[in-house]
Amino acid sequence: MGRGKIEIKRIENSSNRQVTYSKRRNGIMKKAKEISVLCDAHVSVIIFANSGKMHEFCSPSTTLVDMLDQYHKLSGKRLWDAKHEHLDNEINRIKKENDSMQIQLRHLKGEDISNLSYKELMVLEEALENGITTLKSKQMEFVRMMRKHNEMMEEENQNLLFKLRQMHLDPMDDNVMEAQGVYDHQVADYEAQQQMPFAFRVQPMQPNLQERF
Amino acid sequence: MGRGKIEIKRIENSSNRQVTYSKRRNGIMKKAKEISVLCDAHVSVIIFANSGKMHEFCSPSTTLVDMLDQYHKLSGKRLWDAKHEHLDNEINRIKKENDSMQIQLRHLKGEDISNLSYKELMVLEEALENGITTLKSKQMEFVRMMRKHNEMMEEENQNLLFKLRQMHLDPMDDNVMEAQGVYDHQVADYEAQQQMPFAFRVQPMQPNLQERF
DNA sequence: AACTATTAATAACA
DNA sequence: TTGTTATTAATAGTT
Repeated sequence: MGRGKIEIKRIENSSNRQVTYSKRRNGIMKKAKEISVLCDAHVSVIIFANSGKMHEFCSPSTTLVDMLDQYHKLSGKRLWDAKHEHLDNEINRIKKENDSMQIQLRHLKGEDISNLSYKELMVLEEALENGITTLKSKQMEFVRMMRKHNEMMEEENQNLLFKLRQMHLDPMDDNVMEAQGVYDHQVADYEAQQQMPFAFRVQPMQPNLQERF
Repeated sequence: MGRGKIEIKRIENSSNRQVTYSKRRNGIMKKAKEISVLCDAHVSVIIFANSGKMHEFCSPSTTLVDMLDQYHKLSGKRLWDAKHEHLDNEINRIKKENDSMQIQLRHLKGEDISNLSYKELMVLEEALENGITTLKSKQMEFVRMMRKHNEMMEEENQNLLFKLRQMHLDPMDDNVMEAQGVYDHQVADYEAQQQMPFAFRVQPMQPNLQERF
């Protein structure tokens, strides 16, 4: 396609070669752009002239990195160094792990169990029963803790009430004069606590208990 | 350059697009080959069709890896680092997903629930109850299937027994002489089957049924 | 997959 | 390099 036909072999004349290179390079880049638009293909073209100068085209819908990623997956050729290979393997391994956990989770939630064998269903049942059992006992523990907590509170209340009465009965005792100030606060606290929700009324016997209700 | 001029924009007709793709892809590959020979350039062309299929050309004087190395040096773009970072992020993302699933799984199995709040325990309980419920109904379905299967087997057995008796009663009937051989096998089979576990005794009425027990 | 009328690319030249 | 143009090559629409 020119003034004359040419053989496809190295152009010996250096300046001709350079001219042809630049023209044909433009041609290829144009073609690459066109096919990417016409057929929404992902295209990457990289050309090095023998001078060492580089030119590249990459279709706008993607990046060279993404394309090489795909290339790697599809061709199976090892483009990356060992490190990347390792990371790739790691990803694949974790993804598999992920999938299997996903499936397990689904099964435990009763999803996608239509195709399980009876044996598998039995295993699942055991796991679920196990979970329920442990859960129930944990819940029981909570109930016991609350009950104990309540008991201690009642005891404490009795105590406070007792001290209160004692102070009412013997207000002039010198040793209690200082306690009188304390008394006022205690009464105020006590009455305020009666208005509050359970968990905020007192310091818990067990640290962090209130967070867990 | 065809029967008519076309605009460079996505070809909407899918089969036209595909034909154009393959023709132009060949064109580009040919051009790539030509420029690499004519101008001894190093050329890499990678194309992904919309379908995901890949085609590539790499000039014979080099390799893709070498070209990417050069690319790396000349463009200053950090292909490898970018790739590396990308993989790292990917791994972190998946690992997080993994961990949270791991925790969920443990919880459903009744492990590591000591530090859960009561509210969380309740959510867990609901999930487990749900799973159990679905599971039980699935198991019931199996039981129904087995029962039906048994009924069919009993019917079949009655049938066979009937045929057996008929042959005993009328052993000299010419039409049954051939069946006599069959009879022996049937009796042997029948008796052998009595020794075997249920699932192996007979062909299932339902395809693949035996796999699911 | 071929065919072919057209358009597009480009070799030689300036 | 860039532009022009005679020619060849690619390809769009058709069979």
